[in-house]
Amino acid sequence: MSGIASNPAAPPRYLRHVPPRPRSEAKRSRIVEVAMQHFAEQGYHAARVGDIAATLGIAKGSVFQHFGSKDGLFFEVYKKAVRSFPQYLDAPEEVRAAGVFEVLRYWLVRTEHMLHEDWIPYRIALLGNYGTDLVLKREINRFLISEDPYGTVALVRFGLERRELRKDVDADMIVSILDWTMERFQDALLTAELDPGLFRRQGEMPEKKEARIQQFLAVLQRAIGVELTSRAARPEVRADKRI
Amino acid sequence: MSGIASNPAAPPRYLRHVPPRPRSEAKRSRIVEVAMQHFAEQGYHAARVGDIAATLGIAKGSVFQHFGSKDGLFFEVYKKAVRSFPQYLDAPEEVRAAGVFEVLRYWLVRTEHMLHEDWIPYRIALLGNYGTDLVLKREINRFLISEDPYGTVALVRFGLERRELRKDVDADMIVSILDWTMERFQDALLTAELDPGLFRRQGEMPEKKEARIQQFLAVLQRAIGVELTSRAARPEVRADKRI
DNA sequence: ATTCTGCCGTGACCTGAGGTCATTCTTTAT
DNA sequence: ATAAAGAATGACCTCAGGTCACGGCAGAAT
Repeated sequence: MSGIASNPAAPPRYLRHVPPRPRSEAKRSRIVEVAMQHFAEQGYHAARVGDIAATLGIAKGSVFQHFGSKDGLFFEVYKKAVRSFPQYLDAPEEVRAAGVFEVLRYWLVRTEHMLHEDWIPYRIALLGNYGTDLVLKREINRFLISEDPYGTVALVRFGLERRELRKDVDADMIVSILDWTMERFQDALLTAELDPGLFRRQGEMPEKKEARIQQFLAVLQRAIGVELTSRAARPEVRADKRI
Repeated sequence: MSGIASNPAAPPRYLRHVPPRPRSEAKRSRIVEVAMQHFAEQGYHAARVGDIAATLGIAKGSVFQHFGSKDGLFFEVYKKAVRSFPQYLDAPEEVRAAGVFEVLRYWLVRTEHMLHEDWIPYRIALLGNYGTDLVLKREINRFLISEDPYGTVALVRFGLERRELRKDVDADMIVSILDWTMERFQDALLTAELDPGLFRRQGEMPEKKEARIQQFLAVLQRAIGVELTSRAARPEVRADKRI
């Protein structure tokens, strides 16, 4: 097992730069903004730090002064992109009132529209999840766990309080399953790169998409939701359908 | 949507090299073997084509003659690694007889042991799934769809025939859900890079792991399995199904 | 046996990317 | 105003992937 971890010597640059001195925050965020554009358009590897600097009209060295390395720059870009996404519970009040699975549906349906409005952060998230490096991926995973940017933990707590989610499954497990499947399902919805054949085979038919979403949610609900017996639903569950 | 795909010009090298002339197949596979070792130990980016060639005692140029690019070499390595894995239905007869979910459990438990015996292909699969490039990832996804190396499709067919899996969910959807969750669950089991906190928080306690597997399978079964009434598994379906 | 022929390996070479750093410019504090 | 600290510069370096003209060598043809 010893050889499995990547080279333990030389910690990543973006970790050594923990307190990079309080440099001009404005410039930092300008760089991040332009870099996001470049990464999104070109992909991680094809994007050039030199180009980013040129676009900004600054020296390439400056970028490295600020972020230490290309990895470090991307990590900042990634964090910014992911933080710009809405959290699950940011859904409208009436959607929240309809319950956890309606919240999920709301975002699944919306995701595609939001993609068209502003696809850049989505592309960045995709790159972070699949297209960089395992070392960076570890950092990204840490970030996702510590910040819970999509608010999955909050959503699960919400669902547990409403008695919509099963209490006999560890909350950690529910969170993980939600994160895994929602991520993959959305990736499949959004990009051809990762579609396991769910949406590509059918010719972009929107109503089939709706059907897929419906089916997916039904599966999820059986998996982690409380039993809904087809005959006369339990009164105590039904009671809190509000709030 | 137009800008989202990566640069359409210049198709990847490993695609242009489709028929690279029938060069010595023996040498090709020797290269792939050594390259697999290097990629697994160093990671995709840190692995050097020059080192691989040096280890083999051949010129770096030869490697490029054979595979066109580092990407192309890795793709071959990835395919070999993934093909070396057992398929779901390769489980022992008595396990298959016990049904789909017992087959899944069997492999979940075994995976960890197999990892210790020979971790290299697992590491390669991990790199292919998360640690290279989106362009390559697309190719990898195509490969996974066309070859179904883990035999998920066969397993689902098996489960449908045995009436263990729901017929009211598209088979495609079941396959995808199985692939997604099994992959992520195994990744979390095997590596710290991708563990969403499911296994890391607890101090490597094997019986907790067992419990997690148990819970995970229960969730899966509710999600895609036929409703199980409180009585035990149906005896009428016996295991003479060979595929 | 000798020549011919075409595949294959070679390694010197190129390109261009990430990354460094001494120096210079700019801002801020006193 | 002056000094000290921070920020920007751009020439420079390293080194990795990738190219290619050439030479050798195996097998076929004579």
